[in-house]
Amino acid sequence: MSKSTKDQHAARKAPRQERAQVSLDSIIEACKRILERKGYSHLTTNHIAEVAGVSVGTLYQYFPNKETIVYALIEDTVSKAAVVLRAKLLSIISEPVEVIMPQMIHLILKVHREEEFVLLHLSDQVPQIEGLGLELSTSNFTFSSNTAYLRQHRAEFSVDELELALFLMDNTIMSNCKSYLTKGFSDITDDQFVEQLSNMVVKYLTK
Amino acid sequence: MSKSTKDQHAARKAPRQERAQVSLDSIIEACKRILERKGYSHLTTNHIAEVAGVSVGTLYQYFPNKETIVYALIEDTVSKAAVVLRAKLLSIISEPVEVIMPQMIHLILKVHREEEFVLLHLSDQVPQIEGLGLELSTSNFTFSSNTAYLRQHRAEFSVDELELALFLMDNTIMSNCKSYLTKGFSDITDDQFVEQLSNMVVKYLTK
Amino acid sequence: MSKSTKDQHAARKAPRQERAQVSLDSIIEACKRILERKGYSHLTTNHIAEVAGVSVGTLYQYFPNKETIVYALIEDTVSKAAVVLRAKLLSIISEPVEVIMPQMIHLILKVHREEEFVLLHLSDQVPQIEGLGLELSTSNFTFSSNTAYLRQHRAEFSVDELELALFLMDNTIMSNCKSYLTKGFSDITDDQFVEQLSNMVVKYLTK
Amino acid sequence: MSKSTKDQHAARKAPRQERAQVSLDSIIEACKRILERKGYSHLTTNHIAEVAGVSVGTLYQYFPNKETIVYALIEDTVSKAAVVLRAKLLSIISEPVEVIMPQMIHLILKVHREEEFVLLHLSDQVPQIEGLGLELSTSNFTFSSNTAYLRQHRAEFSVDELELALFLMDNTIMSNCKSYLTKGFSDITDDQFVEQLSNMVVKYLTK
DNA sequence: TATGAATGAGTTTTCATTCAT
DNA sequence: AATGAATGAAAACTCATTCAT
Repeated sequence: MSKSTKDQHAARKAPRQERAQVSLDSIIEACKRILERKGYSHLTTNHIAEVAGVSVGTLYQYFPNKETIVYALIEDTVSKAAVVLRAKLLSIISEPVEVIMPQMIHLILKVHREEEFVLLHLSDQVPQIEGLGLELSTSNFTFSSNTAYLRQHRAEFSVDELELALFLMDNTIMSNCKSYLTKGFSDITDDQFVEQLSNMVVKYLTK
Repeated sequence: MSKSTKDQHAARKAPRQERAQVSLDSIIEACKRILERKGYSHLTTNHIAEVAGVSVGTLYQYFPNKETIVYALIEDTVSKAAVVLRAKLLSIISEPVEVIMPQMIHLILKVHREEEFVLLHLSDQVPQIEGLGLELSTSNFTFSSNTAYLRQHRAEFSVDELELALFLMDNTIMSNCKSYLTKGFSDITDDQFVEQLSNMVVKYLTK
Repeated sequence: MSKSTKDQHAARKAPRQERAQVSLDSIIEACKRILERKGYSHLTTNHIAEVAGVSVGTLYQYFPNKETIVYALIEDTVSKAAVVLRAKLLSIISEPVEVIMPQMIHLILKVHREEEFVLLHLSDQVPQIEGLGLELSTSNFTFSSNTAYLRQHRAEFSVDELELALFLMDNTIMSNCKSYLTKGFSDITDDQFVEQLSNMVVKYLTK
Repeated sequence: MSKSTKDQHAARKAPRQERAQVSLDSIIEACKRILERKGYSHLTTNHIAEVAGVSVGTLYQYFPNKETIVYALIEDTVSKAAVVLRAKLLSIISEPVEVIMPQMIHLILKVHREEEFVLLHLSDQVPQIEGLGLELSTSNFTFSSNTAYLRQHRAEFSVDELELALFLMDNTIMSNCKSYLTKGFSDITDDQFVEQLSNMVVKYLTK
């Protein structure tokens, strides 16, 4: 799974034997489990190793330090989510914006709910590792990063500063989705939320 | 031992004497300085005390634990910013939304730039203290929290779900401002940004 | 005791309260005990602290790392020995070289025997700390470093290259004393050894 | 576990095949390279294996533990040096002492310079392996160990205690050569140094 | 024979917090 | 109120060595 992910951040050592891959996966999995149950402040390398069923030494064979493990977890999760979102976008890309938007937002909610912990709550627990930007979560989902999308819909857009407009769109969608899920409204349905958010963005872009 | 000190947040002891206030201020100031220069991971109580020019003992006279100091710093900064924003809002509250909005967004940018570190970067460094949400930063600025605003402009709003609409508005404004400042666009002016963001929100609210 | 020693090597924190001095001394003492009984490879900071009857934290309050403690031990011991040797040299400095030499060598042997462990065996156990010259042991004893000695006896010396001659003298005396003590001859008496060594050096110097 | 592996020193397994000899050599060579560049404290078996281009497993096929590798390095170097010195001594053994001495000292300097790191600096880095004296370096060069030398020159020597005299001679020559090279005088030539040292020893021996 | 993944005891070091003075 | 020495649990990380393949 984690073979083809970017390895800029993490000097994750590539495993050559299969049991190595098993170790590596179980470490990331253990990391996630502990994070969910105890929180970042209780995450220790010894504990991860223990839960993963490997020795600390093994852990350090694959990850130079604790942060790297958390990063790997985030990276893996975000990458998978991004794949799902991109696939969806491609499949409906010829539709008009007002059709695309609600569907994508619905999917964004779904995807975030499935990995609620990593995608919604983890970033609050992990202090940004110094000197290493964590632009993962948001930027990987974005519409704007998907140039195909741009090419197809430019005609519909009324705004001038395309770059800025797309920035606002991405940001607005992602941050509102996250806040909505985090806040946990009880008296508002997903449909209502999606309609309104979609509404706001589409109105902005198209007229 | 350090695990059993929860829910004492904000248990800042009220200083009775003048020199006490001086100590208190210098502690918060020292905390901020260290955070800016070295980052959260280098923030130690001993170091804070040293920079503040007091002894650790004194520090613990005023703050029950390290987190409380950071909280005090955030609280102070956020409160001051909120005061500025509320004052401005009140002063132009009778104007139409499309007049209010750009002015407020400009001010939000200004206020964030003045306390860039605390308002923009600190939250990335401080792992959310367990069990206590840090909803300070955003929620205190919001329009929606300002009921006066609501009362005056309800008529202009076309949307139905007022609660939801206001949530979206707040969130959209704040998160886009923060991202804009953090991202540091070089080819986009404040005016352009403010116009677009304002545009998006006003359009959404008013028709 | 350790107040006035050079503190170039060691960021030994100066103790302000008296109990601090007690802690400091007991740490160095504990270090010596462990070194004598178990050897350098069994010297751990936790063990030192335990034997010293203080906490590790206290130990690290005074010494930035393990090496520094060993250095402090060596420094203290060498300094004391140097004081004894210099005093003796001064007291007999007007005697001719062939009188001075045997007496000094005898004293060098005595002094080394009294602190046999630190002065003879410790340097073999402590890997030279990288980047920090440990010129202590030898250079502090030297005749040549004692300029008073030079001034008084220059006339007696037949050699030309005074600097070189004194280097050879120092080195020859110290290294032979150490080897003699380390090797532990059983069939040779101190007097024999001292006579021969003294002989060699005096002959060389005086023609 | 790592404590119970004593007294296996020099248990270097004899290589039977040619590629085995290659591995063995490359291990020792790698050990030397790391020692020179990083120092003893950075010498790890895993690193040696890596630099040598073999696996740790292979390394442990030839050497029972880390120390043994360092020993092998020293032994090899010292042996080779000793061969050179003995050959020279034999070739000039019928000359009078005052002819032999300067030539031998010159050669000792040369030989040490050629393997400066191992012969001069390594002993400072490697903490004496417990329980096994490292008398290699010095003792193997010595004149006195060369009984042929003794037999031929006994007549010239004026000193009584021959054993002691030879001990002093050896020690004086070796330790002064090492100090001279280590100290790195800038204003003294080899010739001056050799003349003086030779002078001292010859005078002593011959009356 | 060679490989390299796995081990885990053992070290150093940090730092929030306490408390005697 | 202030001081600062002392505490010690707790964490990260290392590395010689083993052993299944």
